[in-house]
Amino acid sequence: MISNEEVAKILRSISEYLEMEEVAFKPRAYEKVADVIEGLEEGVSDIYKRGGLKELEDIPGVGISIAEKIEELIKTGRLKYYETLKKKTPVDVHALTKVEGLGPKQVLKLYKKLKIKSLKDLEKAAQKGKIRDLEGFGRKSEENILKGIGFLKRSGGRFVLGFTEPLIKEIESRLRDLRATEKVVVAGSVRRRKETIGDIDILAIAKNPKSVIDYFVSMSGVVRVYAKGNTKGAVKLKNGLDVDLRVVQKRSYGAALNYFTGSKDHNVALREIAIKKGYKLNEYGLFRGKKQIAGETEEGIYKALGLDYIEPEMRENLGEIEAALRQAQGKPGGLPKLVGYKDLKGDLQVQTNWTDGNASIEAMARVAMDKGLKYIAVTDHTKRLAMTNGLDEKRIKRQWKEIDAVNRKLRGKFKVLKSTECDILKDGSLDLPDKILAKLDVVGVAVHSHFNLSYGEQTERIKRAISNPYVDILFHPTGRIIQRRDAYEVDMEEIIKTAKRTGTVLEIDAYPDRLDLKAEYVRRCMEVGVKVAIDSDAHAPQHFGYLEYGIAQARRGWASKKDVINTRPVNEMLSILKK
DNA sequence: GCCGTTTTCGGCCCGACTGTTTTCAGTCG
Repeated sequence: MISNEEVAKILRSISEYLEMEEVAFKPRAYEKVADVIEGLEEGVSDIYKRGGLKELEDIPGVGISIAEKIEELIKTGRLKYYETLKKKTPVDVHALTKVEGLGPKQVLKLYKKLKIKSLKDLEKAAQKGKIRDLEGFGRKSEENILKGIGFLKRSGGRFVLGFTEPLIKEIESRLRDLRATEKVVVAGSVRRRKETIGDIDILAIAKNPKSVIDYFVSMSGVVRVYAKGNTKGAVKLKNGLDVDLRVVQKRSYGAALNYFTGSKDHNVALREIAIKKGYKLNEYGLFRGKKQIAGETEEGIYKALGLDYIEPEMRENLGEIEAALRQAQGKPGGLPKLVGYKDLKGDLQVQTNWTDGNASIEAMARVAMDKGLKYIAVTDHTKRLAMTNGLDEKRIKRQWKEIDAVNRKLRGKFKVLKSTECDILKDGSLDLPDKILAKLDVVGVAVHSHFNLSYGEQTERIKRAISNPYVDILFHPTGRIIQRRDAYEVDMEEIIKTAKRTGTVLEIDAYPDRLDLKAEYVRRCMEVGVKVAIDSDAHAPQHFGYLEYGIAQARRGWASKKDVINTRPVNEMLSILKK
């Protein structure tokens, strides 16, 4: 069965091939559908099963032609049209355009002049200095290509958690559905809710371990079996992800879970404490001599070591063990009570079809309401971001009328707040005048241009923006995009201090490849006393699900409920913003 | 190739930046 991810990848490649050939408009059509399909919660195969071509055509952006192509992919796993395009220009566009700054047109030029087909070819050519002399390229572009490849390599082999989790959950539930398994849980960096994961570690309790391992190594999607034993299996999936499965006995479950959750540093520190107490800790339990004194549960192990229980998100040996010790001893400086996965009452960054979102204000509000939220802030882009059809003064005023109408319709059961993702201009001034900002319920600001300012200039620019008395929240404060773009040069310590002084809230953008602020900055905010907001940055209804990753990030930064402004009811939340 | 409270044809957001040029193509968002 073909996954949405695979379908999206093929459609995106088609878009890139067509763009190479300078076909008009079609590339956008394919790209759009690729985006939509990636974001779908239901598999295209299931949609097709339910209602055939008709049902596929109901996917936004899909017409008869693309529906038929998806049908062909579902039925045969292949697509003739795609293969024809590939034959015509046999280059790995998908991989090559992942290099920042390289698009389809340049890829075509590189193929025509230098026969570059793959990332490897590209790297070789750049290293040999062959690219700088090509027409349209230069020394600088060659440098950037090498930098881009280096970046891809550094992030290579790791997967963004939020984008990989549907697959992880599917494997988990397949194993859970086996009659032989009593318990199945994903450990490792997935359980610690890291931003990216290198592999998946799954732990199971089962009566008949062998049968579980047998199933595991032969399930669909496995392209390679590294190991297959009585209690352990290890495989590679076709998307490149490695998965390990360990089957353990019930009495060792807690110890195994602790051991396989990590982090390694955290485990080493725990084992040292065990040794000092005359114990031994391994994946089978906590032992005094040969006698197991804990191991069935994680809680039992921490307790026996004289520690308070430590949440997985904190297990990085960054002070949590010392804090857990103080906590257990009733001393100050203990563990924070982390914000919970069900604590959010609102979402303060939501885009709608007024700009680059794909759903109406009302549609977004209703989905948020279904997810259990009580309010959202509509934060469409401003005019400087022309590509998104950003709002100017006139259009934002028109938007307010629609928001008022939606609020009337929702009759107080849910509140839509008037807000903005106002562009921070190069000099730190804002893309909307103060008199407009003054009328908004919440004002969010963000950097979307001039990423390359010097450290000093960028810092001053953002400081100026958040010093505006109407600005409440700084969205995605460092601008990094995981595996694609580094944060811009900015003195975050200075920004955090300015936020403290001005009462500005810093955002944790929950979009899976943003997660901006990083956990270390969240923690710094907690130390300084700066409040944060956890926002989905939703551009489509299904994106509200991403809030979970923002909460995880907050937890990794030791944030508790009171530190996150949108855990509060709407009026209380508004009352702690700048006046 | 898709889409439609200016519908079934004729549009299809658009400005800034970069690096290459010497007026612009390609990329990004």
